[in-house]
Amino acid sequence: MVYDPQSVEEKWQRVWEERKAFAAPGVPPSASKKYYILSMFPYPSGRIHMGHVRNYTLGDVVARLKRAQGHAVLHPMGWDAFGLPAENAARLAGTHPGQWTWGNIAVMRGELKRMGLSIDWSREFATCDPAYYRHQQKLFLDFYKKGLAFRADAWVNWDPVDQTVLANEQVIEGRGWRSGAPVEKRKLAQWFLKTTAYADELLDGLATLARWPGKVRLMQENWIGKSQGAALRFRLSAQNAPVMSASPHRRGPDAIEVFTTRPDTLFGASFLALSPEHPLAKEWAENDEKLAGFIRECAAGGTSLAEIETAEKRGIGTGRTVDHPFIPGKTLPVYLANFVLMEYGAGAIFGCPAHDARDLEFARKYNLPVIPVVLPDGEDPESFTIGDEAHAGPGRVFNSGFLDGLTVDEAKKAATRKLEELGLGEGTVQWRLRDWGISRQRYWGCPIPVIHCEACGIVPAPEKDLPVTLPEDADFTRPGNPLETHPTWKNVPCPRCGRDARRETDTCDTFVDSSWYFARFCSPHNEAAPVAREAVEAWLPVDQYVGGVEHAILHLLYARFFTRAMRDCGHLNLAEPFAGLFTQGMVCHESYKDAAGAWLYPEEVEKLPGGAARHVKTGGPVTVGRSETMSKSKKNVVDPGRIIESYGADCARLFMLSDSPPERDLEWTDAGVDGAFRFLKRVAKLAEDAAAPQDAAAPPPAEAALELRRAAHKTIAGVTADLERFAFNVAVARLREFSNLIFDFAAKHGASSAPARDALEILARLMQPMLPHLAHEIWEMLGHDSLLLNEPWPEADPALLADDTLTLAVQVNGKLRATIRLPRAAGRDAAEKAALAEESVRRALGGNAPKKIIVVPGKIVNIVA
RNA sequence: GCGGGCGUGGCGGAAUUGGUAGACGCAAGGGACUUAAAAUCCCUCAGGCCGAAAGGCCUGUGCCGGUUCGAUCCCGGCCGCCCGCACCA
Repeated sequence: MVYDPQSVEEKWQRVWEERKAFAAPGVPPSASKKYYILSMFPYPSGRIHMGHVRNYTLGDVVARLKRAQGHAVLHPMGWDAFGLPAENAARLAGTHPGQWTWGNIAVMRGELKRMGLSIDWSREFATCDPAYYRHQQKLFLDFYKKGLAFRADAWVNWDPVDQTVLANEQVIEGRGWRSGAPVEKRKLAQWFLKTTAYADELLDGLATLARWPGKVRLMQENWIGKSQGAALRFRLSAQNAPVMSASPHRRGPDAIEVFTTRPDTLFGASFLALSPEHPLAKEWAENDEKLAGFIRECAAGGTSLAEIETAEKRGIGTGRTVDHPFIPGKTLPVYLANFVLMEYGAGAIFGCPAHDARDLEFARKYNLPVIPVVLPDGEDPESFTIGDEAHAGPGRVFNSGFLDGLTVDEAKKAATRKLEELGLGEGTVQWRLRDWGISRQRYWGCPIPVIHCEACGIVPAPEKDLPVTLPEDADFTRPGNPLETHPTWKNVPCPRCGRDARRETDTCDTFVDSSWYFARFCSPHNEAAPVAREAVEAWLPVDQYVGGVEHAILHLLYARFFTRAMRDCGHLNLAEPFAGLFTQGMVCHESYKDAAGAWLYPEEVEKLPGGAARHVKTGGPVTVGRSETMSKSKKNVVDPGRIIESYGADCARLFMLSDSPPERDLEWTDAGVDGAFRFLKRVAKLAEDAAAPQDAAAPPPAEAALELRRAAHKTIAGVTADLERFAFNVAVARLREFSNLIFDFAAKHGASSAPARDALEILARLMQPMLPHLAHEIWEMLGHDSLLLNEPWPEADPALLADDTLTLAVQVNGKLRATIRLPRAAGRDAAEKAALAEESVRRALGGNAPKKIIVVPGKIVNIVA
């Protein structure tokens, strides 16, 4: 028989489907034995790519393992179906985004099914379906009632050609990624979700996520960015009064607020700096052409990475001074400075050049005093000076009046206390985290269900009117938001007063859609509410979530926020949606360019011996580039569909799991695929031989049979542990090692002998999560009627895990000199004796008596000479 | 700049976390079968040295040092690569 993956795989996929083998119960029978495994659902972009194959293979291995281990498993799949590409496609092809999206879903569903995933397809949904987004609108209204959704003016990236707001990621070097037009900053009324309401909880919750990668927790921690410090007010000095404002009718504030994390360094302050966007800066500039000019220059400065990195610290004196809060009579000059951000803290800082690198750079440039006030350990207060580097580290405070002698931490507290006594400030916390702007001026998204009425203001859409659906007859040929330009859609009567009003034409950011889909999967067809309480409480949290690291912050933070917001609106009762998280690496491939520098697909390239390559048709030279993440733009992609067609799903899955640890990048190579296929063929051939009628040969020797049995049970223990710790590459290696033993045994004693068949049966069970089709086929060939995936996971027999005879290493002074075989029961004395009896050991000792002998039972004997 | 991670054969990577470094695979080389090729099977495969062979010796987990009977693993200092954040006060 030739191994024919197509027929084998189709056969078993049909059987699984007919028997509804993967349907999860509405509520798991036992809370302790439930397992919710989720891979991040795909955006239906057209066809599946290798990243999907890897992601879903990893998830499926876990799902199948947990099922075999007796859990009620929930393993669903759906579609993150809203998004700009659908709209762009509609614009280009003259179709409707929905048509494009649903078409893609149909294709990709077929491709995923062809992978043989153990998914409960009865729970499938797409976020663009009104049956889904009506519940999202309900959640939005609940959030709005709670004050967790609100509308406010905000600065946004505005693409003047596409007439839409762009996310930060869609602005490349200051230009819209699609139109190429320079992006404008615009202040627009936008909808926000109040993520900052949970800043503390989102931060503290990270500590409970023991089964998340430390890296992701750290990234979120940094993103939330909690800073403990003080808000303090610097009074404008009295002598400023005459110049404060030329207009007698307007008086500015009499103090400038500043946020600092270092109140301990206040005695080292030598200037104040305001952001050029600070309201005071604007006010002062009204009568000061120099200030106005500086502000204009700063505003014109680019915001691209390179520009910020190389931007010189620049500032301009305002002519004003403020009083030092602790030093009577001392004043500090006030500057505008280009490095002070309006978006963070109070938009103003006090500069302490001795202990902050940026302040030092600024002070050196404008000849401001550098006063050290923190003395590093071991430095002499008389001679300590600041050179090119500020001292941001720890030490004792000096030159600082009442703070002298305190440590940095003590001084922070003492200084804050003093500010509070003086009424000049208080301890506060600053967050880097901002509220989440969810408004998008796009058609293909979930409509935000509110109505604007001139008389009543913002009026939520009545719940009985949900869903607020998208109009089918939108015009995509015009620029701008099709909802805005639609002739009638937005015109509705005000639900409150009945007068003419208009619908909100913004739709939700697609990250909103994916912020609660995992909860919807628990009761995907529930009509009364977004989630059925009984189902979410039984299934959530997700026990294992699998996806790419690129979502480490945005999606995973939003989902954590959403879960808390849903909790506080009474939809569920937990804070953390994902108990375990696994972030997989990317799939990479070499990239190729022809002589003209154009990218080439791998199938257009023929590799020549010695590393060179040429064009498969023209024969022209091809430059082989380094291996990098597969991407359409570089054409270094391999279509999973074609691989599955020629090698089968098991082969694609095996390749995905072999060699590279799943958290690391994986390089796709043709040779690797061939290697995986070779293994499958060998195992299939072995199964065929094993299933052949028993010949009359002599039964295998009992000793060899026992050895094979021991190997089988060691493999059970090893593979189980490997799978549970996501070391899938090691599990594969172990299965190959074990199968090599079976091949050897079969060659010597017959493949259809009882020990060989027993071993093969264990191999099939252990293979099942990774190579489900072939495993089922083998199981059937060995004469079983049952479905392998319903069989319990094998248990290792402890009695078979330990050998009777062990091999110990013998070292002399830590160097390996011999190995000895001893009965497991042998004691220290026996081990020492046997070690010293070794010829090579005697030689290494060179006649000297050993000084000391260390015996680690079962492992090693080290003789110190 | 700040934070985090990682350096093991020609390559991907193992090593039950202080106890025989290089499992398993890829590539490569040699051989068998074949008219030939493919497929398949067998052997070699960290480097160096000695030996006809059996075998033996030395070096080796980025570099330097330390702790230890023993270090890929722990500690200190360098070097290199990758990722995240980035004028966050």
